[in-house]
Amino acid sequence: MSYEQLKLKNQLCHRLYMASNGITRRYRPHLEALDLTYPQYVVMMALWEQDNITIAQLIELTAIDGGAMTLILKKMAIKSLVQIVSDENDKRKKCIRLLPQGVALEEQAQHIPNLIKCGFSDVDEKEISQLICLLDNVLMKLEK
Amino acid sequence: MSYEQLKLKNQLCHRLYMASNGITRRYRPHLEALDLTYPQYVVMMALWEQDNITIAQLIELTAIDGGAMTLILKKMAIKSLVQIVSDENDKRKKCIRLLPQGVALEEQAQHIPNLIKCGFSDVDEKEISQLICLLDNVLMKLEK
DNA sequence: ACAATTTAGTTTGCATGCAAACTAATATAC
DNA sequence: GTATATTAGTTTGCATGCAAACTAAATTGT
Repeated sequence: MSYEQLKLKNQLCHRLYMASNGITRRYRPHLEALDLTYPQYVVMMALWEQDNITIAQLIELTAIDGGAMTLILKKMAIKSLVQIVSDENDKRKKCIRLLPQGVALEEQAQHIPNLIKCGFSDVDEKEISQLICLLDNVLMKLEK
Repeated sequence: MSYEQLKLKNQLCHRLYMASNGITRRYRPHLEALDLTYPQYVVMMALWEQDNITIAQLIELTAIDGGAMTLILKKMAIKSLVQIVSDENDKRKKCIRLLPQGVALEEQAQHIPNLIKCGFSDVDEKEISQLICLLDNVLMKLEK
């Protein structure tokens, strides 16, 4: 029968799947140089922007799964990038704080976004903005 | 320091990550009803479009990792959705053929795309086309 | 105050995504 | 023709993504 709506070329989801994996693949060599996995890099970006926040806040900001987050933070703590501190007022909560090495890493990471863009030299900056805008639109609906 | 280019809100990759995971999440309940995982669904879509193709072709069409593909196909074979047939001419190759149950599943799957769209009722159809177009543009650069 | 509920994280089990090493079979080079 | 290189899949080890069950601690309701 071959329904038109089931063809791969008509699936937004499949494009997102390929684009997401594809871009992450692009980051990998650069992140490897910093000894970071992609999710770890996302956590670091969140912390560079706002340090000393709870795990719940980190999950909210990064959209990384809670179960995965526990392991990710453990590994980052082992590498002395962050420190996991129990909250004295609310003992359920744990705050994540950048350690000196984690702070210092931002200096090295600052060039990564530009390195990625270089691989897209012929993709218009305007198209990227447009793409981001449309994705934000989709993301809003998804949150519901 | 907090470099502007490292802020999460400026990362296309993070939006793609969230959008891809978010949409897949939306599919999950519908796919569960068909006893399919998301990658299995993608493989089925590829096969409904073109049956009896090699694993390499399937990997090309779906962009699913080869290592994962082996396992995915094994599970699909156990469920009697497909049959894995060695090529007589080139014994390295294996062809994947839909079995009756796999063929029949298309009938039930045909409604899924529409069910997903219903969750996005207020996202303009035109915006989706635009998004797809921009993503294809990015995907082309990524292939290089 | 005390039970029931909610919240914050962790753990578990399963299914990928990915790189790298490996096997088997075919194609090339000389 | 035989050694070398390439191709098609598989296997392995590690790092998530995800749902569900679980623990501990704080909050609510009465």
